[in-house]
Amino acid sequence: MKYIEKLRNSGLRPTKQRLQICEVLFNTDKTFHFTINELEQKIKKQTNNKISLATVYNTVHAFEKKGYLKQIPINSSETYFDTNVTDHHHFYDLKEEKLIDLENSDVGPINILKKINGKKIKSVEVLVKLED
Amino acid sequence: MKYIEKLRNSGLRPTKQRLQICEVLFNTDKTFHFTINELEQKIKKQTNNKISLATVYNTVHAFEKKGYLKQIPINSSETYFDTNVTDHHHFYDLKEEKLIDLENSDVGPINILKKINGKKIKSVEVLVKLED
DNA sequence: CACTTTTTTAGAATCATTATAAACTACAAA
DNA sequence: TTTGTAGTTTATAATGATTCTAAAAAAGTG
Repeated sequence: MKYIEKLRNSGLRPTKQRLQICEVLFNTDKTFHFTINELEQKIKKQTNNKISLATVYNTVHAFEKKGYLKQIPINSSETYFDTNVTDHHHFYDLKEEKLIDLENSDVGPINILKKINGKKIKSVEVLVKLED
Repeated sequence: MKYIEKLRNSGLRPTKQRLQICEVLFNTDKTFHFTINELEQKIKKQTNNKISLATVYNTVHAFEKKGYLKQIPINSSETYFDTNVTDHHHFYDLKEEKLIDLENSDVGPINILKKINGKKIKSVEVLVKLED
């Protein structure tokens, strides 16, 4: 299994559940956005195997901490995650309540002129809201 | 009262509660960020008068719909609102969990090159996460 | 195998937010 | 003014995402 090493190297034991979640999240060329509940459904469908909701939460948070997933900053009742962890941005279609990737190359360079004393910039994320 | 007209013009009846909330939100030169619970505290302190939590929620949502308040897109357990409704952006200090305004003029012009069929851009919001 | 540590799990607890439905209020028309 | 009604406020209940708990299971180590 190709994810065993990845997990071990992060100090996470390669359990059956984590490996299955890795398959669902990372064994695809396309990256995608998801909520915890969408992920749970996807796991059920793809693996014919129910993983406890608490484990899905635990695993997603563990993966986020290790940098394998990112939270998308957006106001929604559920938290959205992204398997695309490269620097990039998002459109949010307000009507469809859907996220669309917006590559860095599709946004002109962003230059933050203001500096905050003693703080470093960790990330710059752009959210473009869309209406009809 | 200076807020009576403002409310009437928006089709909102100028009730005692709404006028008091207007005072707390808008009767100051400085704009600010708040959560519903912070606002409830502020109301209690400034007016010696308890307004029902449900009313605070209702009013904030009504004001947001009318464009007098904006939600700040950020992942947090509570929703943050902003009395600054001009186009601008935010720093988010991850350690202090604090928002700082970032004026449009402190960010170079942002040019969104990708277009989405049949959709218009409603807003472009930048969130700059800060670490030590 | 024996032992320790980590992980999983179902279910309970928490907490922000929304819904409910009864009492109240603004406002306009008579 | 009085009356009618649509809009508001309120306490409280309901909802729903997320986190906590503590016991059982699995992984890693010697």
